[in-house]
Amino acid sequence: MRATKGIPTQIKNPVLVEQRHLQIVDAAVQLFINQGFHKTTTRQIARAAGLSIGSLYEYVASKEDILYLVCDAIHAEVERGVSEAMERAAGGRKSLAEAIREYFLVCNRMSDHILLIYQETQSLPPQWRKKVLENEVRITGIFMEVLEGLVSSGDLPHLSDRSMELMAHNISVLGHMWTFRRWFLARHYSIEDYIKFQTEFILGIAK
Amino acid sequence: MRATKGIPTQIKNPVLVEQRHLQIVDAAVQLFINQGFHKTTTRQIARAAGLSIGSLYEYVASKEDILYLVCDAIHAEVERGVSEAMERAAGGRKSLAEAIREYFLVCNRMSDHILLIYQETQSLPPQWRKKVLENEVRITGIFMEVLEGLVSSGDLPHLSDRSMELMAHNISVLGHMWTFRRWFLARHYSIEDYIKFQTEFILGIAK
DNA sequence: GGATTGTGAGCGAGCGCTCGGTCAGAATGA
DNA sequence: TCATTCTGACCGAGCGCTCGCTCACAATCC
Repeated sequence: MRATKGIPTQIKNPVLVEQRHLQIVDAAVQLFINQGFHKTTTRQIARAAGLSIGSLYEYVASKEDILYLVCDAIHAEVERGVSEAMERAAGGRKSLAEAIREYFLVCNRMSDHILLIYQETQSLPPQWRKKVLENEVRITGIFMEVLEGLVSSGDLPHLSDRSMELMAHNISVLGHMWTFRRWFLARHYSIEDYIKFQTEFILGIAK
Repeated sequence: MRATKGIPTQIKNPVLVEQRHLQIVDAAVQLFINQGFHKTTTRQIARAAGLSIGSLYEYVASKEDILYLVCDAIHAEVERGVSEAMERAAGGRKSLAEAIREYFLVCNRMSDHILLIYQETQSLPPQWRKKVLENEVRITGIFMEVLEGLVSSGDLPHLSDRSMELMAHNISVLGHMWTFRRWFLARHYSIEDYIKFQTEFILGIAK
């Protein structure tokens, strides 16, 4: 019984496992977004991934495993997007606004995926829910680093560690807000409007 | 086929319907919070409500109906809590901080319930999801009114309608954030800490 | 005694998951 | 090189079971 990313598997060839996991995740993400986790059947996932139901269970021990793979892949993509954006926006006076902008654009692009995590994390078995929440903390941590950098370079007035931490969480969540209030916000604001207003709001305390 | 709150019913006596609906909601809320909507069975709900499974379906046409009753009851209680708090905090210079404080305390008290709405609204049939989202807008509207009052009385600098609207949403969501990031935040902040920091944050732009 | 409300055994669609089996191709042997 | 053996990815019918919902009947009320 092998295991990649902690998922137990019957298959011996690890590169095959990785490839199949990719197929499974790609198929499952779309189904979960459209129908939700509970209303999606393992047979649907298998079919969409181009596998038989039997083969599916060679690569995965339970339906929850698939949800974990999906959540993990989403977080990995968000983190990649955010990290890249932070590098691009690094340094300088206006860089917090720039960082917020890039992050919010990631949220806009991955709206459905982020929403999925909000809705289905609870369906994960405890040990994997824990891992998913750790991912969330790590992504928030990126904003912490940006804020620390700006404070220590004098581009931002001094803030206590705790209010900086909370500010990092606020930025995270205000990005998510665009995803889970999209049904309202998108009727009144473009993403550019939203970025503009929220940047003013966030920079209020830091001006 | 009668209907209370849009829920079709077999029972003719409307006060009985109301009473039974109350029993059902009280039972279901706890079960949904502890196990989630999908993992809770109608039989569990019936038993916890002190009804037979047959009777349950005299008062409700589907399991989704129960979820709707639950969501609606939660929103009603939140709205009641918020409205009362707003009255208590009405008028005066410091009243926005006071309003935020009271609202965040409501969120703290109803943490599990608010989280439930975030997680399970998607499981509602479209026409009821719509109603639940309208409730959310209405509650946010209360903050709009508070902000408008403060601006027009000169207690707050002038803000455009749109940034005032977004600010109302931000206050709503930052309250919710305490519920859905509680697993992290509560390890680092008391609710009073949280209120203090977030009030500073929100008032930043308005100072 | 008719109308209303309550009951719970029963139904059957549908679910996650298993497991005996197939077969292409790699490994082995002479 | 060809025959034999072994490997392991792949398959899908079907098992065991759950769960939302129904309905024929009983109890209760006025």
